[in-house]
Amino acid sequence: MDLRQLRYFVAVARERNFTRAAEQLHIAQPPLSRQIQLLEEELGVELLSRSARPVRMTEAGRLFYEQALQILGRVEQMAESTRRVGRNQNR
Amino acid sequence: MDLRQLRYFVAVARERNFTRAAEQLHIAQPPLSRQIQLLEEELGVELLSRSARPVRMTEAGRLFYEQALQILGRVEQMAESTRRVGRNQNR
DNA sequence: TGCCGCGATACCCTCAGGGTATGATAGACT
DNA sequence: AGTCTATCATACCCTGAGGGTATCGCGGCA
Repeated sequence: MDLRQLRYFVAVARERNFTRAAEQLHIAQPPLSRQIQLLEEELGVELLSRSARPVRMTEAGRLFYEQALQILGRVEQMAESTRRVGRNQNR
Repeated sequence: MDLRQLRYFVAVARERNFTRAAEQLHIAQPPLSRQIQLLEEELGVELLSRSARPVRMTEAGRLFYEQALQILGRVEQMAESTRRVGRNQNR
């Protein structure tokens, strides 16, 4: 599992559509599908139900989505605050 | 920035020694050095001071270390709880 | 039931990440 | 100060993960 997979999943979950999510992520649809599959395999859990359209999140998917959002936010904050402290100490 | 870089940095920060950290991570020392360099470049901040041995964390490095630990913990929790929910709904 | 939109699959190619060899240097010991 | 050793950086190579294109299979609607 890596941050890229979290970002990919968040995009698909928001759009409920692999094709549009792929466009927003500036990658093609097949590699996006593959990354989501790998993520689900690693977790051993189905996060999205494709047997209905538009694609629907499972219960596990909804939980994962919320946590992924928070983690991605934390990562952003960490990067920003580190850059801030760095600029100060580098003077 | 990705989770691997966070894990790598945490290992070096703990050991204060690239060589030992690399062993624990089961990779060679040069690629570890490179990942830390890339991380520092992306942040535009020096996280470790190599001009002294044992290697010393900068102020930015200490801040980054604390946040990285928390994020890695969150990621673990997310994976676990998702697997738990998944097992229930998969019955 | 025929068509269309969309996700999965098959297959290829590139380069990021890891490996080995070696150089540069901090710091300890005499 | 000179020397030795542990350690980090640099140079260079190679492989597989991740991304691309082409195409298949199918769900859902007219």
